[in-house]
This record gives sequence, C-alpha cells and structure tokens, in this order.
Amino acid sequence: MPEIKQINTPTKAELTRERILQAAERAFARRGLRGTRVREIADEAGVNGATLYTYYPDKRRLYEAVLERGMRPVLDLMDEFAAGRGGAEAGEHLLDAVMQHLAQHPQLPRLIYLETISEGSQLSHIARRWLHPLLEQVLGALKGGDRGAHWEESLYPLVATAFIQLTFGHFALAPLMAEIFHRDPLAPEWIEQQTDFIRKLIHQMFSPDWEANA
Amino acid sequence: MPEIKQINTPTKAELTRERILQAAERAFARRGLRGTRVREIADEAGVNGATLYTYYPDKRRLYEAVLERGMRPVLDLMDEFAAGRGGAEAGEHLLDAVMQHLAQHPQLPRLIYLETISEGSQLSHIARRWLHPLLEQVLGALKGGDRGAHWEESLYPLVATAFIQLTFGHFALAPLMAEIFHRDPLAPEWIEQQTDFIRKLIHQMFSPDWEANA
Amino acid sequence: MPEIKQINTPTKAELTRERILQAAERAFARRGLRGTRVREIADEAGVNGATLYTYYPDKRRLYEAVLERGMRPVLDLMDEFAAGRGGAEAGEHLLDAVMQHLAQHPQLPRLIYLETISEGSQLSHIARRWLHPLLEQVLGALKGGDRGAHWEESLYPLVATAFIQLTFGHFALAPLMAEIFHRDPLAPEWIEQQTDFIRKLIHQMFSPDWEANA
Amino acid sequence: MPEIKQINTPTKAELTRERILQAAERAFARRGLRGTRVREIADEAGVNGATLYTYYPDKRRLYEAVLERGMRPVLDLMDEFAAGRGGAEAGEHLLDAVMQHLAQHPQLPRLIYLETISEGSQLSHIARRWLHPLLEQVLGALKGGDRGAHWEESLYPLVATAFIQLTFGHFALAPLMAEIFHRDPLAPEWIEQQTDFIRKLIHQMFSPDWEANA
DNA sequence: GATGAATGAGCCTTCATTCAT
DNA sequence: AATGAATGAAGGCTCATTCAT
Repeated sequence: MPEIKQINTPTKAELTRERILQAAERAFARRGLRGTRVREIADEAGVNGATLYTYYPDKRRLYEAVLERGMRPVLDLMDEFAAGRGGAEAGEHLLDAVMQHLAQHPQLPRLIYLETISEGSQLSHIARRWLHPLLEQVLGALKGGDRGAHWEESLYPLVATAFIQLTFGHFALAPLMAEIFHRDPLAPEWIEQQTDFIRKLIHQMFSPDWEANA
Repeated sequence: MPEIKQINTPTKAELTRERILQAAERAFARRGLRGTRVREIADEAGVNGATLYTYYPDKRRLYEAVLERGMRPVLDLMDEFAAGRGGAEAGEHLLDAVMQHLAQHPQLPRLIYLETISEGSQLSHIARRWLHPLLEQVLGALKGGDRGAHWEESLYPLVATAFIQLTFGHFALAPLMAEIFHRDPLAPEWIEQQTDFIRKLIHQMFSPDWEANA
Repeated sequence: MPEIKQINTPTKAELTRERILQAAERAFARRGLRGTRVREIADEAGVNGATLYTYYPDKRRLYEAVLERGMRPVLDLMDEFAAGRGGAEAGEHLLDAVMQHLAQHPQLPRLIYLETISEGSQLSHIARRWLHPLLEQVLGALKGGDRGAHWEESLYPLVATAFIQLTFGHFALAPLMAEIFHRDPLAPEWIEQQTDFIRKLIHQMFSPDWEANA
Repeated sequence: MPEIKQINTPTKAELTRERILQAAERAFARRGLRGTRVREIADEAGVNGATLYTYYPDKRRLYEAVLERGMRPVLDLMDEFAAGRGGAEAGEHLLDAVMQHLAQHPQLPRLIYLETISEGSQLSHIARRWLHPLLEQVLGALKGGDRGAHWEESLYPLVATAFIQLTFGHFALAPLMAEIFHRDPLAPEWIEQQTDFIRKLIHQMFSPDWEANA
C-alpha cells in the first residue's frame, strides 16, 4: 500500500507519552528545569510519578524532549517556507506564520526565555539549531526584493534581536502585560494588533528614511 | 564641617547584609525563587547557610528584599525626572537613563522576566508599583511636545510593551544573543547602538507617517 | 464457613504502618512530641526516615494517631463494661480490667503524663473524650450498691485523682520505682499487689469509717 | 564579725543567674531537657541566648543545676526534721511540710516525672540522693509510735509509691485535673483537701483493720 | 504499562554553641 | 557581664528516582 500514509490510532502508551509531554511543557514553561517538580508534571498529566520513568530516564531528558518537540514544528515551518518562492511578501507571511504558531504554543517562548535567563545547557543548542536559522530565514525574506537595497549589514543583530523580542517576548511577557493593561495578550485581537505593529516597524526599518532619521 | 557628606562607615553586619543581597540577586536572577538554593546564595556571599537567617526570616523574604532593593533606584530615577521639566527631549533622556541603569543592574530585568514567566506572587506588585509608573512617565514624556499630536490612544499598550521588551528584554535575553551573534550585548557599544535603535523606532511611531503606513 | 472470623492478611503497607505506630508510641512515650526525632522513630521501625511521610503528613499527625490508637481500646473496654450489669463488683472488675490493659500498654500512661506536663494541645481532648468518661464509669461503678450510701459528692475529684494516680501513675513512674526498690513495677506480682492495694484503699474510702476518721 | 550571717546584697550577676535558673526551671518542667530550647530559656529570663553560657557551660549542666537547686530545700527540710523529735505526729507534720513545699515549687514534681518518664541520666541520682531519703524519713515517721506495730514490711514499696503519687503526682497532673474538673489543683483549698485526704488514707493503711480487709 | 511503597540525597530552617566586641 | 553575629550540626520534610508487584 504505497503512498498511503498510515496514521495509526495512537496506542494507549502513545497517549500517555503525549499527556506527559504536554504537562511537562506547561510546567517547565513556568518554572524551568530546576524549579519544576516531577510530581507536578505527573499530577497534571494524571499519572503516577513513577510512570514518567517508563518514558524518560530522568527529568532532564524529559525536559530536552519537551524542547525538541516544541522546536520541531518551527523548523518544519521554515523548511516549508524555504521550499516556497522567496517573493516580496514572503517575509510578511513568515511573520504571520511565526506569530500564529506561537499563539498556539505559547509555552515555547517561555521555555526559551527561561533557558536563556538561567543560561541552561540547552541554550547554545537552541541558538544554533533553531533561532539562528529562523532569523536567517526571516531577515533574509524581509530584506529580499528591492527593499533591502539600502540595508546596512551592521543593523542585522539589532533587527534580529528586536524581532525576537517583539514576537517571542509578546508571549513570554504576557502575564505582566495582562497585569498592567488588564487585557489578555493572548487574545486574538491583541495578537493581530501586535503582528501589524511589528510589520509596520519592520517597514520603517527598511525604509530609505531609516538611516536619515538620527 | 559643611559640605562634607557624612558617610557612616558600614558596620560589619551591614556589609554582610549587602554581600548576601548581592549574592541573592545574582542567584535569583538566574534561577528564580524556587530554583535557587539558599546554600548557593550563602556560598556566593561567603557566609554560612545559617547566617542568612540572621538577616532574613526565610528565602521568600530575602527574595522580596532583593526585588525591593532592585526597584527602588528606578523609582528614584523617575521621581528625579518628574521633578525636572517635561521638555521635548525629556523622553529621550529618560530612555538613556533607563538603559544606563539597566546596564549597571543587569540582574533586574532577569528578575522581572522570571517573576513574570513563573507568574510569581510579586508580579502584580511589580506591575503596579513599578512598571506602570515607569511606563506612564516614559510614554508621557515621549508623546509630550508636538509629537504626540496624532497619537492614538489605542497604541499605548503596543508601544509600552515594545518599550519594555526592547529595553528590559535586551538585558534579559543577553545570553541568547551572545550565543547567536558571538558578541556581548552588555558591551557599551551594543548598548549604545540599541539605545539609538530604540530612539529611532520611537521617532517613527510618533511620526505622522505611522498611521498611513498600514 | 461459619464461625470463622475472616482476618484479612495485612498488606505490606499495613504492616509498615503498624511498625511505625509502635515505634512512634515507644518514642513519644519517652520523649514527648518535641523531644522525639523522626529519625529515631524511623530507625526503630526499621524504615527510612522519608517513609514515615508516606503514612503521615508530619510528626504531629503521627503523634495524634498514636494517641488515638492508644485510647481507642480503653474506650472499647468501657463500652463493653457499660453494656454489662452494673452489679456490686462491677467497679472492681473494671479496676482489674484497667490495670491489665495498662500492663499491656505501658506506654499509654506515659503519653498522657507527658501530654499533661507539657500542657500539649491534645490535653483537653484526652481529658474530655477519654479520662472523663473513664472516671465516670469507674466511680459510678464504685459507688454503686449500698456502698455509696454515705458517699459525699465533694470527694469525687479527690477520689478520681487518686484513682488516676494510683493506676496510670504506677506505670508512668515505673522507672523511678524500679530505681528505688530494685524491683520491676511491671512484673505481674507487683501489678497484682498494686491492684489489691488500690482495691483496699477504695474500700476504705467508701467505708462508713471514712468520714469519722479525721 | 562572727556569728553574723552576712547576707550580701546580690550582685547583678547573681540576679542574672537567678533569673536564668528560674526561667530554666519553668521551661525544663514543661518540656524536659531535650524538648527545651535554650532560646526559650533565654527569652523568658530576659537575656541574650549567649549569656547563658557565661553561667553554665551547656544546656545539660544548666539542667542539672536546676535539679540540684530544686532538690536541696527538700533535703534541708528533712535534715531539720531528722533533728527534731520523732514524736507521733512527726509524720503528719512532714506530710504537711512536703505538700507546702511542693505547692511553692510546683515545677519540682514535673521535673521528676519528666526525668522518670524519659529515663534520663539523672534519674538514679534523684532516686538515691533524694527520694529514697525522703521516703525513709516519711515512712519512718509514719510507722513511728504504736501505729507501726502491725506494719508489714512488704507493704513498704506500695505505701511509698502511693505517697509519691498522691503528693508529687497531685502537682504533676495539675493541668489534666484542671481540665477535667474545671478547678485549679494548685488552689490552696484543693491542696488542703488533698493533704487531708492523704492523711486519712495513711491512717487507714496503718490501722489494724488493714490486713483484715482483703 | 502503571503504580504504591520505599529510599538516599538534598533542601530549608533551627539549634546549641562560640567568639569578637 | 552581656551581646550580636556567626557557624557546624542536626532536624523535619521533600525530591528524584527505583523497584516489586
């Protein structure tokens, strides 16, 4: 039976593994590797604490699995993108795609921020295999077309950093912003606004006025 | 003896308390309240673990003292500012001041990010007594002068969020950016570049072109 | 299969819980709640210190469980008694029963004495749910029959107190008496002697001579 | 200046030592050696925790000093008594004296009970140097005169034990009896009643009827 | 595959004690 | 003589992990 992608009904074990991963993702995204207790993960996953060890040899490996699982779809997203035409609006499409993806996986930015702040052992892995490619793709797309003509190389880190902060940061800082503005940053309206806002800022950065404006 | 600012020699106890606070600040800024072990703080402060309890009744109160101590100078900064004239460049001066302060207290943004991500009990206190006033001050100054003429109120949360992310986030994400770009975000050049960059972005946001550019 | 009292084989966990309770009883009966270390209980129970917490949430609750367990049989004893006929010798049977029970649970009087002397939080519970009923029962039985004719109510506290001291106190003070007399108060002969002795004293108290004798 | 007993005004140090001893007595009488914290003693004595160590090398020695101090007056009492005539009522005078002394030093019985129940290292010392002589004296006096004629030697431990329990026990169990009867065993009326009660019981024990009554 | 029970290591905190002042 | 500061050694309790069932 060629060509037919066999989607097996997930076994009970696969379901359990999935529940564990989801629970772990939420927990690690709040407390980080050290601050999270395996008991908390187990409770939220609805399994016995010992069951985790049927699937992962220890807390750290479970953590790494959570990171891997969170990052893979982004990589896939980018592969898909790379395959497409570079076109002028490619960058903007990618921005939308990233924001949509993060909106559906709001734990991901938190995991990355925590790993960064705690200078965890996975940080360089995340940077190299993940964010660096993402930034290449995004900025490559953005400066594509005629827009990038007057683009100065030295701006790259600044723009890249700003991009990360305005996209990932939006989700990581959501609880603080909710507290200040009494609105939910994860609500679709705000996400849309934020996406537009980033788009505009990027337009400005690539506009010929930019350098002039000191 | 006029003109002589009487600085009392700090007692031994005051020095110890200070060493503890500094060690705790560094530790909490990496691991958060839960992830930090009092042993680590004590070791880094060069005192016995039990000595911490001479100064603070428990880990949580030490944590709160660290937050308080980190936030007070920023509040002072703002009082000083509020006292000054609002003038046109006031906002930009404040931006410089904030960036300089954070450059000297790079743990502060990390503390806030961790508290935010872990949805800690101090979060609303930080938001209300601290960031909200700071944002009021900064954005008030920015839209001061003729610039704010075409300012639309609904932009406030977006601009405020962006401000926090580009200033505080610069320091919180420093290890990640160092990893990606192999340069140190805490180096004066990058901080200066970043400050200029933010300044320009803000100019754009307040320019009459902003709304047009959709 | 009638007549066969089905005694479920205790599970391993039940056995462990029982070992812990017994060890805790001995330890608390010597040192009280505060003076006992959980390590000591664990060691004597032959389990790891952490295992205690599988069965009781903390030291205090274990202590309370020990008290509860020690008191229940006495309450049962009294229920059994209350069900029987009050008859003339009822009181003396009860005296025998109490002494026999204490002989087999010599920790119980010590627990009560320690709780009393340290004015522990369980004291009023012990007094109300436990000793008060016991005294009611015993003294009720004793003054039953014609004996109680010339019984004066104001004697009640004196007689009750004496009863407690001569029964419970015999076991609580055993180590001291052993030291002084080089004989073991827990030896059956002495217990029998002591029981007779109490019986005689009580006879005297209820004899018509009592009030005359000043 | 011979013969004149010089009562020096106590020095400040002597006063401090006294305050410490009193505080320690109260504390040890509730919690025993192990269960008492030196901090508690210091606080109640109104001195710094370190000050205790100016007077006693460690907690155990302070405890022993408390015991010594509590026991000496009783020994003095007995010496005084031994010097007096043995007369018929000597025993009853001694009973009164003991009860009065304990009423003024209610911690003493508690200390002894705690030391007994915990089988402390001072127990044999207390028994030998203290209670044994006291019992000799008391029972010697009691069986003095014609009363002791039909006294049977084997009763000695029973009577002695009863004596200890009804005198010392009255004070040691005071909190329990207060709880049950809602009256204070340390109130003079009750103490007087209790003394009379003991006196009567002893009369009975020495009466010719005793042996008959089986 | 899942779990209740068990445990060694470790965590936060307290304690008894010492020392410089 | 008295104390505030400091500390090593527990003390109670939790944690990550293992294992028998």
